[in-house]
Amino acid sequence: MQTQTETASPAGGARVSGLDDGPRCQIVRTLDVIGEKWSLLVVRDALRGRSRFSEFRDSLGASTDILTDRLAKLVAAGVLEKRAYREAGSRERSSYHLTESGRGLALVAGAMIQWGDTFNPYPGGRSSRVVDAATGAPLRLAFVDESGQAVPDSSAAIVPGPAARTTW
Amino acid sequence: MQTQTETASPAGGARVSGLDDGPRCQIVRTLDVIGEKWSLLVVRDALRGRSRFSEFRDSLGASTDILTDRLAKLVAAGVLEKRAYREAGSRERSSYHLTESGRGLALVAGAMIQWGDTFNPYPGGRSSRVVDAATGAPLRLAFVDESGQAVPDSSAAIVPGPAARTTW
DNA sequence: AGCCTGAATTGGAAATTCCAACCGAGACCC
DNA sequence: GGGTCTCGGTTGGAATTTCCAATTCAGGCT
Repeated sequence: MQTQTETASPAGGARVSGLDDGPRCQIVRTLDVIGEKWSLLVVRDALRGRSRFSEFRDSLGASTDILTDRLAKLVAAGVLEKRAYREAGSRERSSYHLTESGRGLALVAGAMIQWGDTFNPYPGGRSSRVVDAATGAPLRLAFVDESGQAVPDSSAAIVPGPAARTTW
Repeated sequence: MQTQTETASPAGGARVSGLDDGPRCQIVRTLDVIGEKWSLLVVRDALRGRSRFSEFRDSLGASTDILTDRLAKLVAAGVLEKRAYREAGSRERSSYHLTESGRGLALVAGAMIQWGDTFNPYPGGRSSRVVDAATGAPLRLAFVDESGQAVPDSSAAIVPGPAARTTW
């Protein structure tokens, strides 16, 4: 979903004004990037290593017109990076790879996976797990204090920050 | 967003069959609950303590028809709980409160807040922060190992689980 | 040239969202 | 009782978004 105060970059993608740069609420800002239908699922696939148009299309079952649109928007938002590749005997094509920003969305994906596991599980078991890439040990997502120690979910509170206003 | 394999509960909300209970992917399952426009923002408001129809309407600026729809769906999904309340000299009205499952979505909200802060910040500062409710100390979201110790984001990997298939 | 493949585009149907006007139950007043 | 106000909620129709299938287009191949 895009906000009414849409952040339409002026053609080049570079921003001009430094003030009033879209909505204040971080959740709304994040949803402006990944809130449209299919966007986060493209990221999910990318986190699993997929990178080609055909891979996304076959995996997601989304129609090609919206896939084209979502890929372009994710590239414009800096979540994906477009690269050229060439398969032997084929013309040059584009592949899409997560940027640092895109890899950061693993936190969002992980949160959804964990919530689903906990509160809305599929009876047949989990389709994804989060593990330590090096050791294979299971990981979970938690709020941690400054020392990196997990605190109970119940002690975390979302409170207004400096830029808060009564109406978000 | 709702999946094509929509999980339309048969009137009562209770499920009958135990097999093939919607999509396997936890992210898709979670998006089926909070992926529609406005849904997560209702939850965000609820996490901030709002509970009444008028509070959501005024805060979100969403039209009342979709707000009615989203509140009903969140109640049906078990994220919100509908209660009756009566203000002095007014008729009985309904308020909407987070359930345990709804409070669990703080993880998803927190992940989006943190990603926004890190990769897509509002130049004027943050509108929300996550803190320890008791001490007020800032918290962040991280993947932790079984001992509750945070690991670097880069060591977390999303891998196929028991119910994985090639096409999700 | 002609054919094949795969990404991208187009056109029209379907679904979703938006907006504004309207409804109706209860509270209040006379 | 009748009138009016308030506020969740509903309704009707326009606008936007998504869906689906067919088509186009660029490049490599024979």
